[in-house]
Amino acid sequence: MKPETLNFFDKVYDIARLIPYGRVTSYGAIANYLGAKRSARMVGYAMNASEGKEVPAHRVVNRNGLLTGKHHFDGTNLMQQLLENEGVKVVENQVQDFDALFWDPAKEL
DNA sequence: CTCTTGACTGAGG
DNA sequence: GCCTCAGCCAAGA
Repeated sequence: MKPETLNFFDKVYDIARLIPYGRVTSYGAIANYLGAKRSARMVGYAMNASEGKEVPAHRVVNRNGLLTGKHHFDGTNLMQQLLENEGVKVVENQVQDFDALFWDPAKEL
C-alpha cells in the first residue's frame, strides 16, 4: 500500500501493536522503521494521542530504556506496573536488561 | 502564517 | 560516564 495511505500516527500505532509480549522498543526504532529516523519525537507525539486506542504504549521507551512517558499515564507507576506484569523488570523508571528485551521492528520484521 | 511545545536522539566538551 | 546544545517534525494557539 502507499505510504500516504496511512498517516504517520497510524503507522506508529500499527508498529506498536506488533511489539511482542514482554518486549520493549524505542521511539527511534519505530521512527527508523517508518523511514523517519529523525522523527522519534513524532512517535512519542503519536503515542500521546494513542489514548483510547489499543496501543501498548507502555512497551515503548526512549533509547536509554527510560520510561519517559510514564507521566502521561493515569497513575504515577501504571506504566511500570504494566511492564512488570509482562515480566519486564523496571527500576527507577528504567527498564532492566533493556538490550536483551529490546525489539527492533527493522530487524525482527 | 509565526511561535511554542514535546512520550527523542546524536554529537561534542 | 555525565551534562549541554542543536536538529528534527508535527500539532495547537
